[in-house]
Amino acid sequence: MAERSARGNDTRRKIIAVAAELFHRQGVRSTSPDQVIEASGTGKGQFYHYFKSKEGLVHAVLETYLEEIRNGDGPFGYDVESWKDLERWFADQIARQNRFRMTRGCPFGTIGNEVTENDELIRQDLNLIFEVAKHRIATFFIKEKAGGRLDPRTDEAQLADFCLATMQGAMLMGKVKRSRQLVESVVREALAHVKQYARAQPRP
Amino acid sequence: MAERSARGNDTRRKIIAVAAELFHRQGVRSTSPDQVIEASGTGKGQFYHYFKSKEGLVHAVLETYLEEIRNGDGPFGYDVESWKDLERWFADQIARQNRFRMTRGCPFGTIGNEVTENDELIRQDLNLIFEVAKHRIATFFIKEKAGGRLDPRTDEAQLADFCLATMQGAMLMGKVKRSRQLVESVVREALAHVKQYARAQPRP
Amino acid sequence: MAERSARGNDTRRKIIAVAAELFHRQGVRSTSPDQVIEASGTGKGQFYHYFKSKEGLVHAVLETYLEEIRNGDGPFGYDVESWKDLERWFADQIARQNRFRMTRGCPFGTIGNEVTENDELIRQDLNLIFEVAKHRIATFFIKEKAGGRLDPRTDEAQLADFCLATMQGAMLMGKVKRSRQLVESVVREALAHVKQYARAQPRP
Amino acid sequence: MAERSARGNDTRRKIIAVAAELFHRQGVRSTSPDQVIEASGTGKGQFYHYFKSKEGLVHAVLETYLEEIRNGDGPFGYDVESWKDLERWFADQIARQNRFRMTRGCPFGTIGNEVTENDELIRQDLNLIFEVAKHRIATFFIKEKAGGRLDPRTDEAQLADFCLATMQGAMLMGKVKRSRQLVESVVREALAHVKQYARAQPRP
DNA sequence: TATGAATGAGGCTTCATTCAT
DNA sequence: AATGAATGAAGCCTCATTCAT
Repeated sequence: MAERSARGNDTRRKIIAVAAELFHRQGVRSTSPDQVIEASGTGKGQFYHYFKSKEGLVHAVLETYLEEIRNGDGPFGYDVESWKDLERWFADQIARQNRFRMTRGCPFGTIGNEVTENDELIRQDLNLIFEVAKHRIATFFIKEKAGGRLDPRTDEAQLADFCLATMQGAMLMGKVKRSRQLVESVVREALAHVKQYARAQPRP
Repeated sequence: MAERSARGNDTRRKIIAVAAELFHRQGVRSTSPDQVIEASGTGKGQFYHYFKSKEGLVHAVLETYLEEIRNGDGPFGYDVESWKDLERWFADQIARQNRFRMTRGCPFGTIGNEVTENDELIRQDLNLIFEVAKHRIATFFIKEKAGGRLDPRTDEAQLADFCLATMQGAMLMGKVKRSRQLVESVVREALAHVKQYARAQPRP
Repeated sequence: MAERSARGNDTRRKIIAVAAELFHRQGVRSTSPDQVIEASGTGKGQFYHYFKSKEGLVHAVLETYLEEIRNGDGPFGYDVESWKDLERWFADQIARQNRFRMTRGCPFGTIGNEVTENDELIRQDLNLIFEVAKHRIATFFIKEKAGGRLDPRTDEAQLADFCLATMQGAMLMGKVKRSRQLVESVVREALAHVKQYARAQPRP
Repeated sequence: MAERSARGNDTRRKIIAVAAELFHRQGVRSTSPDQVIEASGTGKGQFYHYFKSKEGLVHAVLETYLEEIRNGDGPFGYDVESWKDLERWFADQIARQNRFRMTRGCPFGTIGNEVTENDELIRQDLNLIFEVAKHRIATFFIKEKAGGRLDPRTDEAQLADFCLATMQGAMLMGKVKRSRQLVESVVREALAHVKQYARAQPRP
């Protein structure tokens, strides 16, 4: 892809950042291009210059999230290399939700929830994000199993999905109930379950 | 209060049923009153005669769901009186999602995920639904504990919330991934975890 | 006209009273049948039973005002038989406007202002009201002239219209400026002018 | 601030002109954005691009009137520098009303009469218009008094308000009665009264 | 008389996008 | 790359009225 000018890239990034925030706060459907334009201090032309449509913007936002997860430089998906890291992964999501006074869910879940049969592109973007996130966590489980510290019968990918799904459900319910407690207790149960597999390893 | 006329009640019920379906399919935000009116074969005036606003309709839809859960007469929340019932509860949700070819999530979760800080009323409706659902499941756990068939240290309400949250997360991810498998495996893990508490009971 | 039943008449009167108040507060255009029905605690059927349309209601309201002026039993148009009475007539209008904290104008002016070329019936109702009001005041001037206490060249009807028009203008501007002072000073000038005709009478 | 593009400004001006005409003819309440859009040959989007709401349009219309009065370039408020000018000021209003076959009142009065407690912004716009108009007339009286041609006890501002209020009342009643005669006779009385102050000046 | 269900046109506003400069 | 004017469909809701019971 051709390099964009520095200034142009800034505008583009600003729009994406603002859009991500609005999508997280109020969902995609409730966020209009006008709102994004207003909040980003840009203009109509800019918006449609950088993103060919609103859907294109959603795509760009998700692409940006994906990069962050891949690079581990955003607030998501740093490396999970120990049980402590896994616990911290859960704890960080809760902390973030709590910072918004439990009024929001997971940014991906919020967008995913709005997906319908006409949003195949967006759905696949999210699919990819969840795949990469799963991979990050599964990789840890694979290492643990290889090191004999995890029940050899464990399906690592499935266990990673269990972590993600539980987190999604916990955050969704935490938002609806405005309850940090609920999220914490659900996550505690989930972690306890995952650790069963560690505990369950056969003694030598 | 006097009964509404038969005709009126029918119209109202029709609108609610149609709206519930549309909300489930495409979310609240993407569903316009006009769409509901069109699909229900009624008129604009009728809509606003029965519901003072779109929010009022959402409220009525959730109220109807709540009644169904309370009475156990809808497709949700029949009694859970045995482990088999609990398994069936999970299985039924998956079956329903599967009937829609994994294109939809949980009706409550779909609405809940769209809630923002301006939807306090709706949030509370959903809160109540989740409370009642939790109570149904927790009641089973309480009986089991009373009968000595569940670890006495179990917090029954928390365990019920864990079931609900896991189900929510599984369905949300199942929809995004269009994957029945994922939902099934997450639910399998969740059930396994819950059953730990049953297995963990002390021998006499 | 056939007598209406007592109960029916009450309902009708209630609707008229409520409508008069709403028309005065916010104008005819901004007042919907629904609002009148709601505020009067009646029903749709009642409304269209007593008044064949919204215009019919406006007509009835004006008819009622007219009766009050004719009978001198309402807050308008009691007899003017002395200069004191005339002053009190002006003062009473100001007092009424002041009771509404200068937020409203004259009830007739407010309705008259909204009249367009399609409201010929209403226009004529108002015309009649102003005619009767003029007649009341002019009658006093006629008596004064007959008694030699008023310049014989005075056109009594014109002077009465001058009183009405000045009052209308004063109240309109008083409302726009939320200023009692303005109304009072305009009325003072108007009265001073009218009294010129009294002062101007030739000495015997 | 940079100039608006010629095209844009034209559209905006067109909308304002059309709206002013409609407001004058049938009032603000009876004029819908759709009507203004239709009559101005623009589009819905344009309307809300230039005016954030219908109220915003009313504000813009009044703002435009105010400029005209201030600059003396519209059909209102040219300079009053002699008694002839004052008479012409009165006569011009009557002529304008007469051109509409006595079916309309004063453009400002028409809007002012529709003001309710929820239209504080508009009320203040009108207030300002009346203040500026008053100032124009009062300035003449002040000069006259300074030149010894007006009773030194005269309150010039009050007398100016008397002119405005009488004009307002006359036009409102003129519209309701479809009577040019009435307006003329009321204005004649008003002028006669004002001239009293001139006549009343002490002889040297 | 009385009630309130039904109707459909229309009112105000936002939406997502394209176009001209 | 940037600005903002233009477009028209659609969204949410109120209006005035009629109809059925």
